[in-house]
Amino acid sequence: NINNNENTIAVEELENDQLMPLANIDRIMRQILPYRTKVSKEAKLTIQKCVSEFISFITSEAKDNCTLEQRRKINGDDLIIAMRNLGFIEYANILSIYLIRLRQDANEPLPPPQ
Amino acid sequence: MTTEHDEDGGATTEEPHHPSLPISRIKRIMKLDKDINKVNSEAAFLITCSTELFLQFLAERSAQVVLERKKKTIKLDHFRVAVKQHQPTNDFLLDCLPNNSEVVPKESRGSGSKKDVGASGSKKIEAFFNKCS
Amino acid sequence: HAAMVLPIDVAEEPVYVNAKQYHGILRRRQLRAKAELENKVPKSRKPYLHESRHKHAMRRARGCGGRFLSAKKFDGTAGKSTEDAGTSSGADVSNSNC
DNA sequence: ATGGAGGACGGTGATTGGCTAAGAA
DNA sequence: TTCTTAGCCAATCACCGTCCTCCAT
Repeated sequence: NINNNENTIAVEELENDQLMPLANIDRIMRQILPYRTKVSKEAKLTIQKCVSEFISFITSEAKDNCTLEQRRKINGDDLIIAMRNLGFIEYANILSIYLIRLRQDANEPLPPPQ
Repeated sequence: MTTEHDEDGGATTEEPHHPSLPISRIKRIMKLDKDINKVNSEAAFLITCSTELFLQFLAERSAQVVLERKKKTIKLDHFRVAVKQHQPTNDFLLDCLPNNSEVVPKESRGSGSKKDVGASGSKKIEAFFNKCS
Repeated sequence: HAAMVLPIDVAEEPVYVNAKQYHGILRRRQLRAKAELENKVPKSRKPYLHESRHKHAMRRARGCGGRFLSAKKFDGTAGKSTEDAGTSSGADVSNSNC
């Protein structure tokens, strides 16, 4: 084999950074799942990888629209457009709401007390 | 049809809440792609939100499947079935969800299953690629 | 709305995918293939992520059901010999005392 | 000018395994 | 029925968020 141990260890350390924490995934899913519905370990690990693939897939598509408009910085609109283009219309609609609210709040930094 | 994905009947998702997933790690995953240069804070936030929505969706559909099967534990196969039922999700996860177990000791051969219908708009790919992870 | 066929997917049969995602899927495959060449793809999962956390978990106090126990509740280093009967976390697994 | 990358820092929740009920088989 | 396994618990510490400076846009 060409690879030595050092490279292998480096890869294993990287693996942590390429995945979302299992506990977070678990919590989010359990808020949706019916009471006393369990999730197998194998399913959890697979879902964890699918989440990373989702992020990479969407981001890659968002970059397209970004390049199309001659920009180097990915913004919220790029993501929403990417969602639409990939067939995730529901996500796009919800994100649009979020983005609007986000920009509203940006103009109104201090609502708070007194 | 393809995109059904309900949110529940009422109004939930409206106000940007504090994400349950770490934004910094999502940003790091985004930047694994060397073509990605800069990412807006808006974009980071929105991707985090959509990832949560994605997870909720997977949970919801997996719950349906496991209910139909009259089981209480979501196994990998249930998850696979759940994904299969939503085309956009199923397509981009093709390489992450190999049809079944990787090694089949059985020498089953060619005459097999054809069940996936050509949907009303699909593209064909031919090559030989590695799967996820 | 056109049907697109991916290159032979994981087995042998061509697979049809949403035309909208066609290019994205191929690009991701390229990216993953490149990552594999650069040996950036993790192949096996460690039993645990961090040695320090593993050690921490191993040295922690456990109840008789194997659950982690509140550290000070079960402090064995005290001079008082008789342990308080009312460690009143009512939920023990099935047996009240171990 | 704006606002994101990079770095340093402090606070904190994700990580973690033994036992056994729950449930897959 | 038998056998596999996912949830349960909470303390440490790796990492996340927040601040800052610097520089590309």
